[in-house]
Amino acid sequence: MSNGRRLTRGKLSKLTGCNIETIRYYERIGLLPEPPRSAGGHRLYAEDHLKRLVFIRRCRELGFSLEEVRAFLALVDGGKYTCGEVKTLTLHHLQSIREKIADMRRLERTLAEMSAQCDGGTVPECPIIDALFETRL
Amino acid sequence: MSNGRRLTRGKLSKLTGCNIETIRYYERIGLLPEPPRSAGGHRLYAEDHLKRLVFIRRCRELGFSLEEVRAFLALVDGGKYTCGEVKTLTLHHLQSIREKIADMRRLERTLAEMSAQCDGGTVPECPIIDALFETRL
DNA sequence: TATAGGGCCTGTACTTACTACAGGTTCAAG
DNA sequence: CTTGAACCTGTAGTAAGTACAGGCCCTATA
Repeated sequence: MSNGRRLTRGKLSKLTGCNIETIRYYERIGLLPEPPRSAGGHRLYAEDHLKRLVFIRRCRELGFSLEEVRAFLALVDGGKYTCGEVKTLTLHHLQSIREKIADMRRLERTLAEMSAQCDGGTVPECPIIDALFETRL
Repeated sequence: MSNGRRLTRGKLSKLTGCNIETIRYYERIGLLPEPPRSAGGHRLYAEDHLKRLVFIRRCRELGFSLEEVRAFLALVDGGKYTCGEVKTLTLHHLQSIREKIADMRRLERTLAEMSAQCDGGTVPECPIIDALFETRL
Protein backbone atom coordinates (compact mmCIF):
# COMPACT_ATOMS: atom_id res chain seq x y z
CA MET A 1 0.00 0.00 0.00
CA SER A 2 1.19 3.46 -0.72
CA ASN A 3 1.59 5.22 2.56
CA GLY A 4 1.69 8.82 1.47
CA ARG A 5 5.26 9.46 2.57
CA ARG A 6 7.16 12.10 0.70
CA LEU A 7 10.83 11.66 0.04
CA THR A 8 13.38 14.38 -0.44
CA ARG A 9 16.00 13.95 -3.11
CA GLY A 10 18.58 13.08 -0.49
CA LYS A 11 16.37 10.37 0.99
CA LEU A 12 15.65 8.92 -2.44
CA SER A 13 19.36 8.92 -3.09
CA LYS A 14 20.06 7.02 0.09
CA LEU A 15 17.28 4.50 -0.45
CA THR A 16 18.36 3.65 -3.99
CA GLY A 17 22.10 4.14 -3.81
CA CYS A 18 21.76 6.50 -6.74
CA ASN A 19 23.92 9.60 -6.61
CA ILE A 20 21.90 12.66 -5.69
CA GLU A 21 22.98 14.56 -8.78
CA THR A 22 22.11 11.63 -10.99
CA ILE A 23 18.51 11.82 -9.85
CA ARG A 24 18.29 15.34 -11.18
CA TYR A 25 20.01 14.19 -14.34
CA TYR A 26 17.42 11.43 -14.89
CA GLU A 27 14.71 14.01 -14.46
CA ARG A 28 16.35 16.32 -16.96
CA ILE A 29 16.57 13.63 -19.62
CA GLY A 30 13.01 12.55 -19.00
CA LEU A 31 13.52 9.16 -17.38
CA LEU A 32 12.13 10.22 -14.05
CA PRO A 33 9.00 12.40 -14.03
CA GLU A 34 9.12 15.78 -12.36
CA PRO A 35 7.89 15.38 -8.82
CA PRO A 36 5.66 17.86 -7.02
CA ARG A 37 7.45 20.53 -5.03
CA SER A 38 7.20 21.92 -1.55
CA ALA A 39 6.16 25.53 -1.07
CA GLY A 40 9.84 26.42 -1.09
CA GLY A 41 10.59 24.52 -4.29
CA HIS A 42 12.07 21.31 -2.92
CA ARG A 43 11.28 18.09 -4.76
CA LEU A 44 8.96 15.70 -2.96
CA TYR A 45 9.02 12.18 -4.31
CA ALA A 46 6.42 9.47 -3.82
CA GLU A 47 6.61 5.68 -3.85
CA ASP A 48 6.18 5.61 -7.61
CA HIS A 49 9.36 7.56 -8.12
CA LEU A 50 11.21 5.25 -5.78
CA LYS A 51 9.97 2.22 -7.68
CA ARG A 52 10.90 3.72 -11.01
CA LEU A 53 14.35 4.76 -9.87
CA VAL A 54 15.04 1.28 -8.51
CA PHE A 55 14.05 -0.06 -11.92
CA ILE A 56 16.37 2.32 -13.71
CA ARG A 57 19.31 1.53 -11.42
CA ARG A 58 18.73 -2.19 -11.77
CA CYS A 59 18.75 -1.90 -15.55
CA ARG A 60 21.94 0.13 -15.41
CA GLU A 61 23.59 -2.42 -13.13
CA LEU A 62 22.76 -5.01 -15.74
CA GLY A 63 24.49 -2.94 -18.37
CA PHE A 64 21.51 -1.59 -20.26
CA SER A 65 22.06 1.82 -21.80
CA LEU A 66 19.83 4.69 -20.81
CA GLU A 67 18.16 4.45 -24.21
CA GLU A 68 17.39 0.80 -23.57
CA VAL A 69 16.03 1.74 -20.17
CA ARG A 70 13.92 4.37 -21.85
CA ALA A 71 12.55 1.72 -24.21
CA PHE A 72 11.67 -0.56 -21.29
CA LEU A 73 9.97 2.26 -19.47
CA ALA A 74 8.02 3.21 -22.57
CA LEU A 75 6.73 -0.35 -22.78
CA VAL A 76 5.81 -0.38 -19.13
CA ASP A 77 4.26 3.08 -19.28
CA GLY A 78 2.31 2.15 -22.41
CA GLY A 79 0.76 -0.58 -20.32
CA LYS A 80 0.22 -2.98 -23.18
CA TYR A 81 3.67 -4.42 -23.67
CA THR A 82 4.15 -8.12 -24.16
CA CYS A 83 6.60 -10.54 -22.68
CA GLY A 84 7.94 -11.14 -26.17
CA GLU A 85 8.95 -7.51 -26.67
CA VAL A 86 10.75 -7.44 -23.36
CA LYS A 87 12.51 -10.70 -24.03
CA THR A 88 13.70 -9.50 -27.42
CA LEU A 89 15.31 -6.42 -25.92
CA THR A 90 16.88 -8.50 -23.19
CA LEU A 91 18.29 -11.14 -25.51
CA HIS A 92 19.69 -8.44 -27.71
CA HIS A 93 21.50 -6.97 -24.78
CA LEU A 94 22.67 -10.38 -23.62
CA GLN A 95 24.15 -10.93 -27.04
CA SER A 96 26.10 -7.69 -26.90
CA ILE A 97 27.38 -8.54 -23.42
CA ARG A 98 28.60 -11.88 -24.76
CA GLU A 99 30.40 -10.16 -27.59
CA LYS A 100 32.07 -7.81 -25.17
CA ILE A 101 33.17 -10.72 -23.03
CA ALA A 102 34.66 -12.42 -26.07
CA ASP A 103 36.52 -9.21 -26.98
CA MET A 104 37.85 -8.83 -23.48
CA ARG A 105 39.04 -12.40 -23.37
CA ARG A 106 41.04 -11.83 -26.50
CA LEU A 107 42.60 -8.80 -24.85
CA GLU A 108 43.28 -10.81 -21.74
CA ARG A 109 45.02 -13.54 -23.68
CA THR A 110 47.15 -11.12 -25.66
CA LEU A 111 48.15 -9.14 -22.60
CA ALA A 112 48.99 -12.31 -20.69
CA GLU A 113 51.15 -13.54 -23.53
CA MET A 114 52.92 -10.23 -23.82
CA SER A 115 53.60 -10.13 -20.10
CA ALA A 116 54.93 -13.66 -20.17
CA GLN A 117 57.52 -12.61 -22.74
CA CYS A 118 58.84 -10.02 -20.35
CA ASP A 119 61.04 -10.95 -17.44
CA GLY A 120 60.47 -7.62 -15.72
CA GLY A 121 64.16 -7.00 -15.47
CA THR A 122 66.03 -3.75 -15.26
CA VAL A 123 67.14 -3.62 -18.84
CA PRO A 124 65.72 -0.98 -21.17
CA GLU A 125 64.75 -3.52 -23.76
CA CYS A 126 61.26 -4.74 -23.36
CA PRO A 127 59.37 -7.26 -25.46
CA ILE A 128 56.09 -5.63 -24.43
CA ILE A 129 57.14 -2.31 -25.86
CA ASP A 130 58.41 -4.08 -28.96
CA ALA A 131 55.07 -5.80 -29.38
CA LEU A 132 53.22 -2.52 -29.03
CA PHE A 133 55.27 -1.04 -31.84
CA GLU A 134 54.37 -3.94 -34.10
CA THR A 135 51.78 -3.35 -36.72
CA ARG A 136 49.56 -6.30 -36.46
CA LEU A 137 47.38 -7.40 -39.35
CA MET B 1 65.63 2.83 -43.14
CA SER B 2 63.72 6.03 -43.04
CA ASN B 3 63.05 6.98 -46.60
CA GLY B 4 62.16 10.62 -46.22
CA ARG B 5 58.58 10.24 -47.35
CA ARG B 6 56.12 12.76 -46.01
CA LEU B 7 52.63 11.68 -45.16
CA THR B 8 49.53 13.81 -45.16
CA ARG B 9 47.02 13.38 -42.41
CA GLY B 10 44.75 11.44 -44.73
CA LYS B 11 47.54 9.03 -45.66
CA LEU B 12 48.49 8.52 -42.04
CA SER B 13 44.86 7.84 -41.29
CA LYS B 14 44.66 5.21 -44.00
CA LEU B 15 47.92 3.55 -43.03
CA THR B 16 46.99 3.22 -39.38
CA GLY B 17 43.24 2.83 -39.55
CA CYS B 18 43.00 5.76 -37.18
CA ASN B 19 40.21 8.24 -37.86
CA ILE B 20 41.52 11.41 -39.44
CA GLU B 21 39.98 13.61 -36.78
CA THR B 22 41.45 11.46 -34.06
CA ILE B 23 44.94 12.19 -35.31
CA ARG B 24 44.34 15.88 -34.76
CA TYR B 25 42.88 15.04 -31.37
CA TYR B 26 46.00 13.11 -30.34
CA GLU B 27 48.09 16.06 -31.36
CA ARG B 28 45.92 18.42 -29.35
CA ILE B 29 46.23 16.36 -26.17
CA GLY B 30 49.95 15.97 -26.65
CA LEU B 31 50.24 12.29 -27.54
CA LEU B 32 51.44 12.93 -31.04
CA PRO B 33 54.01 15.68 -31.60
CA GLU B 34 53.17 18.53 -33.90
CA PRO B 35 54.50 17.69 -37.33
CA PRO B 36 56.17 20.16 -39.66
CA ARG B 37 53.86 21.93 -42.10
CA SER B 38 53.85 22.57 -45.80
CA ALA B 39 54.07 26.14 -47.08
CA GLY B 40 50.29 26.18 -47.11
CA GLY B 41 49.95 24.90 -43.56
CA HIS B 42 49.23 21.22 -44.19
CA ARG B 43 50.67 18.72 -41.74
CA LEU B 44 53.49 16.57 -43.08
CA TYR B 45 54.20 13.47 -41.06
CA ALA B 46 57.34 11.36 -41.06
CA GLU B 47 57.99 7.71 -40.24
CA ASP B 48 58.36 8.51 -36.56
CA HIS B 49 54.83 9.78 -36.39
CA LEU B 50 53.57 6.69 -38.14
CA LYS B 51 55.40 4.46 -35.71
CA ARG B 52 54.11 6.38 -32.74
CA LEU B 53 50.53 6.37 -33.96
CA VAL B 54 50.67 2.63 -34.56
CA PHE B 55 51.88 2.26 -30.99
CA ILE B 56 49.04 4.39 -29.65
CA ARG B 57 46.40 2.51 -31.65
CA ARG B 58 47.78 -0.84 -30.58
CA CYS B 59 47.62 0.22 -26.94
CA ARG B 60 44.07 1.41 -27.40
CA GLU B 61 43.07 -1.86 -29.07
CA LEU B 62 44.42 -3.61 -26.02
CA GLY B 63 42.21 -1.49 -23.82
CA PHE B 64 44.79 0.86 -22.31
CA SER B 65 43.43 4.30 -21.48
CA LEU B 66 45.00 7.33 -23.09
CA GLU B 67 46.60 8.16 -19.77
CA GLU B 68 48.18 4.73 -19.67
CA VAL B 69 49.37 5.23 -23.22
CA ARG B 70 50.81 8.54 -22.16
CA ALA B 71 52.68 6.80 -19.37
CA PHE B 72 54.12 4.23 -21.77
CA LEU B 73 55.18 6.93 -24.16
CA ALA B 74 56.79 8.90 -21.37
CA LEU B 75 58.85 5.83 -20.48
CA VAL B 76 59.83 5.26 -24.07
CA ASP B 77 60.56 8.93 -24.67
CA GLY B 78 62.60 9.12 -21.48
CA GLY B 79 64.76 6.43 -22.99
CA LYS B 80 65.78 4.82 -19.73
CA TYR B 81 62.74 2.79 -18.85
CA THR B 82 63.06 -0.72 -17.60
CA CYS B 83 61.26 -3.87 -18.49
CA GLY B 84 60.00 -4.01 -14.92
CA GLU B 85 58.19 -0.69 -15.15
CA VAL B 86 56.49 -1.70 -18.35
CA LYS B 87 55.51 -5.06 -17.00
CA THR B 88 54.01 -3.50 -13.88
CA LEU B 89 51.78 -1.23 -15.95
CA THR B 90 50.77 -4.11 -18.16
CA LEU B 91 49.94 -6.47 -15.32
CA HIS B 92 47.92 -3.76 -13.68
CA HIS B 93 45.90 -3.36 -16.80
CA LEU B 94 45.55 -7.10 -17.21
CA GLN B 95 44.15 -7.28 -13.72
CA SER B 96 41.54 -4.65 -14.47
CA ILE B 97 40.54 -6.46 -17.67
CA ARG B 98 40.09 -9.63 -15.67
CA GLU B 99 37.88 -7.83 -13.20
CA LYS B 100 35.79 -6.44 -16.00
CA ILE B 101 35.41 -9.91 -17.49
CA ALA B 102 34.26 -11.25 -14.14
CA ASP B 103 31.72 -8.43 -13.85
CA MET B 104 30.41 -9.05 -17.32
CA ARG B 105 30.06 -12.74 -16.68
CA ARG B 106 27.93 -12.01 -13.67
CA LEU B 107 25.75 -9.81 -15.87
CA GLU B 108 25.60 -12.50 -18.49
CA ARG B 109 24.47 -15.10 -16.01
CA THR B 110 21.80 -12.87 -14.50
CA LEU B 111 20.46 -11.83 -17.88
CA ALA B 112 20.39 -15.41 -19.10
CA GLU B 113 18.50 -16.50 -16.01
CA MET B 114 16.03 -13.68 -16.37
CA SER B 115 15.44 -14.50 -20.00
CA ALA B 116 14.93 -18.14 -19.18
CA GLN B 117 12.11 -17.18 -16.82
CA CYS B 118 10.30 -15.49 -19.65
CA ASP B 119 8.43 -17.46 -22.27
CA GLY B 120 8.29 -14.52 -24.64
CA GLY B 121 4.55 -14.80 -24.95
CA THR B 122 2.03 -12.15 -25.78
CA VAL B 123 0.78 -11.54 -22.28
CA PRO B 124 1.52 -8.24 -20.58
CA GLU B 125 2.96 -9.92 -17.54
CA CYS B 126 6.66 -10.39 -17.73
CA PRO B 127 9.02 -11.96 -15.21
CA ILE B 128 11.86 -9.88 -16.63
CA ILE B 129 10.07 -6.65 -15.87
CA ASP B 130 9.14 -7.99 -12.47
CA ALA B 131 12.76 -8.81 -11.76
CA LEU B 132 13.86 -5.33 -12.82
CA PHE B 133 11.45 -3.81 -10.32
CA GLU B 134 12.95 -5.90 -7.55
CA THR B 135 15.28 -4.24 -5.15
CA ARG B 136 18.19 -6.55 -4.86
CA LEU B 137 20.77 -6.13 -2.21
C1' DT C 1 10.50 32.31 18.35
C1' DA C 2 15.06 32.85 16.72
C1' DT C 3 18.88 30.75 14.70
C1' DA C 4 22.25 27.57 13.00
C1' DG C 5 23.68 24.46 9.83
C1' DG C 6 22.52 20.94 6.92
C1' DG C 7 19.99 19.98 2.78
C1' DC C 8 18.25 21.58 -1.32
C1' DC C 9 17.84 24.86 -5.43
C1' DT C 10 19.71 26.42 -10.14
C1' DG C 11 22.92 26.56 -13.84
C1' DT C 12 27.07 25.29 -15.65
C1' DA C 13 31.44 22.91 -16.35
C1' DC C 14 34.12 18.73 -16.29
C1' DT C 15 35.13 13.75 -17.41
C1' DT C 16 36.79 9.89 -21.63
C1' DA C 17 37.86 9.22 -26.17
C1' DC C 18 36.65 10.47 -29.76
C1' DT C 19 33.57 12.13 -33.98
C1' DA C 20 31.34 15.53 -36.90
C1' DC C 21 30.50 19.38 -38.69
C1' DA C 22 30.81 24.58 -41.12
C1' DG C 23 33.14 27.64 -43.65
C1' DG C 24 37.26 28.56 -45.74
C1' DT C 25 42.08 27.38 -47.98
C1' DT C 26 45.48 24.46 -50.38
C1' DC C 27 47.06 20.85 -53.18
C1' DA C 28 47.63 18.03 -57.14
C1' DA C 29 45.90 15.80 -61.31
C1' DG C 30 44.54 16.66 -65.85
C1' DC D 1 44.67 26.92 -65.23
C1' DT D 2 40.92 24.71 -63.41
C1' DT D 3 38.54 21.77 -60.44
C1' DG D 4 37.47 18.91 -56.92
C1' DA D 5 39.43 16.39 -53.25
C1' DA D 6 41.86 16.96 -49.27
C1' DC D 7 43.15 19.82 -45.86
C1' DC D 8 42.80 23.83 -42.38
C1' DT D 9 40.53 25.98 -38.03
C1' DG D 10 37.37 26.17 -34.27
C1' DT D 11 33.55 24.41 -32.11
C1' DA D 12 29.88 21.24 -30.65
C1' DG D 13 28.15 16.81 -30.00
C1' DT D 14 28.11 11.83 -27.96
C1' DA D 15 27.13 8.61 -22.95
C1' DA D 16 26.33 8.76 -18.41
C1' DG D 17 27.04 10.87 -15.13
C1' DT D 18 29.74 13.96 -11.40
C1' DA D 19 31.03 18.27 -9.21
C1' DC D 20 30.96 22.49 -8.17
C1' DA D 21 29.41 27.85 -6.85
C1' DG D 22 26.38 30.85 -4.96
C1' DG D 23 22.20 31.18 -2.91
C1' DC D 24 17.65 29.67 -0.64
C1' DC D 25 14.89 26.48 2.44
C1' DC D 26 13.78 23.54 6.35
C1' DT D 27 13.82 21.89 10.76
C1' DA D 28 15.80 20.75 15.26
C1' DT D 29 17.24 22.85 19.21
C1' DA D 30 17.85 26.71 22.71
